[in-house]
Amino acid sequence: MQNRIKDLRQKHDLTQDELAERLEVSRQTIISLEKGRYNPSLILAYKISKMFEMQIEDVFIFEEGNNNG
Amino acid sequence: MQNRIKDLRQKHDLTQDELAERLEVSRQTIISLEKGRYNPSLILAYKISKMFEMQIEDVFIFEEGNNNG
DNA sequence: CCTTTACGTAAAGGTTACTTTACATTTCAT
DNA sequence: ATGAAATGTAAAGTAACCTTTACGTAAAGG
Repeated sequence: MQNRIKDLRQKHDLTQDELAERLEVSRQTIISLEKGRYNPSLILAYKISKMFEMQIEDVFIFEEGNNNG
Repeated sequence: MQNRIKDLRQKHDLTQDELAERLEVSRQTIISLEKGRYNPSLILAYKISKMFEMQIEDVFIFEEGNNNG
């Protein structure tokens, strides 16, 4: 499972630390997420997507090629 | 966090057992989910939504009143 | 009554998300 | 070179997801 967190974070001019604070998670969580090290909880995925004003399926990519048909 | 799993499952004429098998999780997981006992992983939330051909935000309701627009 | 099917609870255990702390590297500025 | 800001890794601990097993209830049918 891939995600666009790093890309979106940079486009919004946020550091990992800032994003972590806004999401109320640790910086490690952001790092691990950006590195694709795990499958977040739905609530965290939702908070991230909401922060970037996007749908969950547009931030997290589950399958190659298509996810939002 | 609320969700429409029970409603959707019944509309698709599935038992908890059948849904659990299709999702490759235990029946307990379905029961707990339907009862709102926890916050699933993103991947499970995705699989559930996909099974009902819906967006995650249309199956899981995060805030009262509005979630999609 | 007895069995089967579907739904529900409870509790113990494994796995993994997430935290916390510590330390290393790179980049930017002085 | 020195210092601060940003990113990264590693490791140990806590919290939560999810499984497994066991048991209880209610409805449908023989």
